[in-house]
Amino acid sequence: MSTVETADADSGGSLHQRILSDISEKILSGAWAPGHRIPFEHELTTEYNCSRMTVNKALSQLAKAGLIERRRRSGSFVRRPQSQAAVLELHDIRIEVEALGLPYRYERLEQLKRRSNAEDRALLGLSAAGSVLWIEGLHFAGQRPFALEQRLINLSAVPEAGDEEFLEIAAGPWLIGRVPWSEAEHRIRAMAADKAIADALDIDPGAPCLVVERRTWSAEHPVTHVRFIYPAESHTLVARFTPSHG
Amino acid sequence: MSTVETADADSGGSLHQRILSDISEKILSGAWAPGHRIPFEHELTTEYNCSRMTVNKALSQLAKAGLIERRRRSGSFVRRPQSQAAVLELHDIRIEVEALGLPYRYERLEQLKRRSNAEDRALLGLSAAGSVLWIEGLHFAGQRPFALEQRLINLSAVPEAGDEEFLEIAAGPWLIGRVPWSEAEHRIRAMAADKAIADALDIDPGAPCLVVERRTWSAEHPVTHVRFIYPAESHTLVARFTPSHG
DNA sequence: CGTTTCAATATGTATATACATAATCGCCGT
DNA sequence: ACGGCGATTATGTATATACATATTGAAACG
Repeated sequence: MSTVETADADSGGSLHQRILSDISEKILSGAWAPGHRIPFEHELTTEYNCSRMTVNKALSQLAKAGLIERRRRSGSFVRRPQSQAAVLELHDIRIEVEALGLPYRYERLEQLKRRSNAEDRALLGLSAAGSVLWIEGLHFAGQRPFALEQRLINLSAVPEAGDEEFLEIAAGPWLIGRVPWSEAEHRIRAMAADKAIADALDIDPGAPCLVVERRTWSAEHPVTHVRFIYPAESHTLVARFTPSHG
Repeated sequence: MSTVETADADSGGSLHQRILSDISEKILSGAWAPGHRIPFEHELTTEYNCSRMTVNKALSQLAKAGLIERRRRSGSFVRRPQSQAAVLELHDIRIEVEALGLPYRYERLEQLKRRSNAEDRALLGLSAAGSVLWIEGLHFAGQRPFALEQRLINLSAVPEAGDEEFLEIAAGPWLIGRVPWSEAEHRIRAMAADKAIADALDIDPGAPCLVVERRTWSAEHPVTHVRFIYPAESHTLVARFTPSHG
């Protein structure tokens, strides 16, 4: 009955991708509740008019992603969802520094408007080329470098930024209030300082650093990618959570 | 001529699983640095004496896990570390490891019941003395240490934990489900590995590590303090969120 | 000299097929 | 009724094969 030509979400072009997305749509929308047995491979085979390997690839991925559970001889079943989201609060660096009782200062090191290259697009999550603004600057706590900031701004999303000179105020505070962000993603990792970073932060090359990268979107449009590099001694991130409902 | 019969790690029985785990071992150990081109599919085909589909399955999974990047006509390359480590949620290391497609294992190193000293009380946020349980253990991804765990449990809050032997399951999963946590706090920082940590994680002393500390409360009572130490190469925390949590 | 075209190449996807493995159902004998 | 055992079934893994697609490098061309 339910043939497939009408499928709306073509999320990757490939057939197994579409099978996967069709099924996860059913699960995430609640149409197929936890415990529901999804069609057997051979049924999907005839429904999508494809080979079992193709169906198997989709179902295997769903199983690995934890959306379904597969049992030999019995079939595949929708699993109970079990993720626990949490909120991470990251402070503005000025506030962090001032909370330490130290005078805050920002100093721009470099600023450059250019056409986005492949790496820029990867960082921002852009598919097409366009103008970007690259800024590097240093946050000081007293006399001491507190964090190095490397920022990329998508000028297609925020053209006004192209006319600004971020000499003594960082682009972060400027962006907030001008561009309402709808989503953000943080990546946090440790890294050994290379020579350039060590020089900027006045630490030894090879010393451990905390790296926080943040990507921000405003209504699906990538706005900015920023990387903060902290000397390990100077920084600890604090994130507070309260549990969410299961 | 490097045939495979000598391979040590038989991680899942299936061939593509072993290929996957062999390669990720090379990457996580640093033997194949970021940017390194891994063998072509047809080369692995002859090395493992199997079909291209089998190799392809392993490499596709590695690509989906984010360990490698595949480029048509050019080959497959080790990506900069960003072990697609789920969302910064309840920090279950088993899930992180399995998301990489690697077999997970936990091994207890040390366990000790004692009366809390001043440092214990500071870590847990206790005002009065009492019994605590100290546990140190290692989380493995395949053959490789993935994270070192140092945990302190407040036995006044969770007396049953005193009768447990956390030999092959970490205390984290055990605590969840037994003790409903009401609040948690994370501290994230970078650190250079000292000798003991370097030994445990099989990395060089002084190498940068990511340290995630988590304190958990249940109805105002401190429950546990845990410290996870990751080699920098193997880990990136990812936290994603939206501003107004409807 | 720059541009266009084309063939080579590695990956991406899909096929039909085969056999292994685990779990279940139902038959059977005691 | 009961327990065991084989047949059935769905998934798990692997194969050889085929063609699509993206990208590179080099040859051909204006």
